[in-house]
Amino acid sequence: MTQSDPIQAQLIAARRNQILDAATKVFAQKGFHRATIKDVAKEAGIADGTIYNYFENKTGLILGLLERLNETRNRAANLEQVSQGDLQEQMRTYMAHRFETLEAQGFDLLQVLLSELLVDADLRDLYYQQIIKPTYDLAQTSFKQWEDDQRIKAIDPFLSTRIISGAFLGLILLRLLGDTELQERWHELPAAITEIVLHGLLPGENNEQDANR
Amino acid sequence: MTQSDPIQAQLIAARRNQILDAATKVFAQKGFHRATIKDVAKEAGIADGTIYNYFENKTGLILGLLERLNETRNRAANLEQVSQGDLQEQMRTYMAHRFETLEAQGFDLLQVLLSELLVDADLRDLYYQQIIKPTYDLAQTSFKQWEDDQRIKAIDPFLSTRIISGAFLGLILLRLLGDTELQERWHELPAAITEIVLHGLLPGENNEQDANR
Amino acid sequence: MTQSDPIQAQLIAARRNQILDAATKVFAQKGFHRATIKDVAKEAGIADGTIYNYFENKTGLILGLLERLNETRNRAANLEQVSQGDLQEQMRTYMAHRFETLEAQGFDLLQVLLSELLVDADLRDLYYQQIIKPTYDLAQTSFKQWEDDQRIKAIDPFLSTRIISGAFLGLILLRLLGDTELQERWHELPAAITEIVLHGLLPGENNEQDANR
Amino acid sequence: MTQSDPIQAQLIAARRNQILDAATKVFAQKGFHRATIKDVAKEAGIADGTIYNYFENKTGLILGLLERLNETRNRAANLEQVSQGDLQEQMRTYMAHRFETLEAQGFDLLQVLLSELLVDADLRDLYYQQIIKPTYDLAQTSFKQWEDDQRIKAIDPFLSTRIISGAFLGLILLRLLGDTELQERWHELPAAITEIVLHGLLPGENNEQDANR
DNA sequence: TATGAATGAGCATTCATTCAT
DNA sequence: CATGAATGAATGCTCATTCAT
Repeated sequence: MTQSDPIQAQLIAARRNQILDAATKVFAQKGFHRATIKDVAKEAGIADGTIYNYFENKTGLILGLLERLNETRNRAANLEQVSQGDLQEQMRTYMAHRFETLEAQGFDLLQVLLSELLVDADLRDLYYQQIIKPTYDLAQTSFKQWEDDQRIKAIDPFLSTRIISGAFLGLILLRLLGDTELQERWHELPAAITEIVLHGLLPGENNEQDANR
Repeated sequence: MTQSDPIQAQLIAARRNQILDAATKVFAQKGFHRATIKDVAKEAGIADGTIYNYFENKTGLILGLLERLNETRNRAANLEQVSQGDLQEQMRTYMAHRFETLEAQGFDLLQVLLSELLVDADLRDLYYQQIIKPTYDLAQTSFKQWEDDQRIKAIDPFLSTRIISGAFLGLILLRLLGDTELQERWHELPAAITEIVLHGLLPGENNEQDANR
Repeated sequence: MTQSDPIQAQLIAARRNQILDAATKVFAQKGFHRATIKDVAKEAGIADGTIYNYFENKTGLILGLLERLNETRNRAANLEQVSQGDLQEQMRTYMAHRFETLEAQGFDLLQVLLSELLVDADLRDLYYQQIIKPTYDLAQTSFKQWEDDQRIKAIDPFLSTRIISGAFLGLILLRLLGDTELQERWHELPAAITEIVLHGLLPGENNEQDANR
Repeated sequence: MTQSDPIQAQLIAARRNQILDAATKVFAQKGFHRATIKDVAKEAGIADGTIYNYFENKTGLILGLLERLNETRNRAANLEQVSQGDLQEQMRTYMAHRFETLEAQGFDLLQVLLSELLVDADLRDLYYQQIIKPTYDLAQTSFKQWEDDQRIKAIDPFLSTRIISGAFLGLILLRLLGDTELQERWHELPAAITEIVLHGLLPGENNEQDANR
């Protein structure tokens, strides 16, 4: 009936974001289950019922958060440029970038989503298909390429991908679980991970100096 | 009222375990929040009210589960013998053992606990102090020792510990999040992790063949 | 504010009818309580709020439907001509006509209205005064006339009226309650009712053949 | 766990009846939809939640009421004895008895149930199958018997049954709809119905005087 | 101690109604 | 007048917890 689809769409998107922002904040403080719709509405400065004009139900808020995460990630992925320099430099940059992206998302959000993902199988599948799988596939492709170029050893790319992204994910989890010391040295991680992953812990020739050469 | 301490204590412990077993099963199936006390009681074959004779409240069940996990871990740690062989062999054995211990606990339980930990700050602190921190400290001590013995390079033991246990934790999380392929190749992980962590991905002398020798 | 009475009035009446048509359809499908204003508005192709320009509130829609029913009935009553023929013929024709009128109204609508009437005392009184009472009075007058003319026996006209219109109403109710067989033989009812009411079930001289003579 | 099934069953039945009594009262006053569970609980002198220990949900209360109606009816049917005397006497007694049974149930209850039946198709089917249909079948059998015995004319038993029970039902509906005069003369109905149904309205030999003799 | 019926606070969700545009 | 987003009161239902037996 009313004209101006695009303006309408913008208003709707704005309202959705307003609600999701509030949800992020409230869920992070209280956890998804303990937080009430009233809490979220109050935080957003709107009425309870309004939320239901923009989201199917409470779970819809989680879906909305996942969507936003997905969009942000995709946008980030598009911007991601092949970094210059040698492999170690590339990897370090890549890791640093990934960590930054996450930092921008807010660890609170991750905490909430992760907690729900662990509990809700449907959500888990959705997240796995939409976010984890694509990330893997990309990483795995890079690994194969490096392997083909003989820049890295011929180790199983599947397992390597899992192990490295696992380390990544695990460090985040450790931080979420309250490792404050880790938090303080967060910025040192990209270099440290890269160092270990590329050269290993054993003493010998594959040391950093060599690699940088 | 309570005479006969030892027998009483055993009965109480037995009942607590009976309830916790039921809780483990039910929480694993439905998740902590969706599971009701009635569910747990039914599974344990007792009345709802009886649970409250052994646990403060529903959260008490989680605490009880964490406690048991802690005990199991401690017992496992005590049994853990310094494995024979070279460093790689030792590490591989250690990893395999840790994975086995986890496997025995049941991933379902882990899923539930993790989900609650992420949401409940008090629980998180408790878990961090009781389980994560001690594990770190132990691992970090080993690292320092190896470093002193010059069996590994002098990389920051703090970060190394975090990265490796992070990888460990992260891989579990990936599996919990639904990576079925990873699940199928689960037994290959100890060797793969050890290989990467010790020798790195770069081609060179520290290669697997040497290490296996 | 409101100039141009006649045109305005027509527009208003048209819109009211448009809304009531939609309400009839929606209420018939979902029942009054399950149907929402949004449903009615959507069916009418207008906005929710618009309905409130033409009706006080949701109950106002029921009142509006009753009003229309009333008007239709009055119009029908005015058109109702004293049918020719003997008493049985007259009665049969009258009954058939009444059934037809109802049929035209739609049984669904009746179902909805009846359900609300049973629940809402105010509505009930209104309906009783506006529709049921007048119908009675009319019928009762006819009965008295027939009685005076000695065309029927001198039985209490009050009770006779109630019993016969009760039979009428009851048959409708039976149909509304799901008697599909009755529905299939619906057209046979006027004759059957008339036969029983005039001649009775006992075997004897007052049989149909005689009466038709 | 606890012994004494029969006592348990009695307690449960008592509590159910207590709740249904309260529901009858409250629903009759406010109507099913306007009445809240809280209302019913308050009337029954129990907590809201307790209702849900005995009934699935709010609709379950209606089902419970129907069940009780059904049981009462069955019990009444079993007690129903073939009355002595001529056909008119029998019919009059039967009608009077049916009216009494209804009166005992309380018209309020009927009002509530009828209203819901009209709106809820599932409930309607249930009621039709459980109560209306059996009643019909019984009545229709009697009709056929009388017909075979040539005590009544050979009119279609199907339609006759519907018309007479329709009259019955319709009179109740008229009363429910607020016909207070009818209410006052309620006790005269059995005789009046019987008179009309057996002898008809036409003057002639099958007249009341004969029948009453 | 064990029981499980009773409790009632708590919450997601609906939807009639309003009102700024 | 028409719109439809916003409102928020209202309510069915859940379930952790209590306590009389």
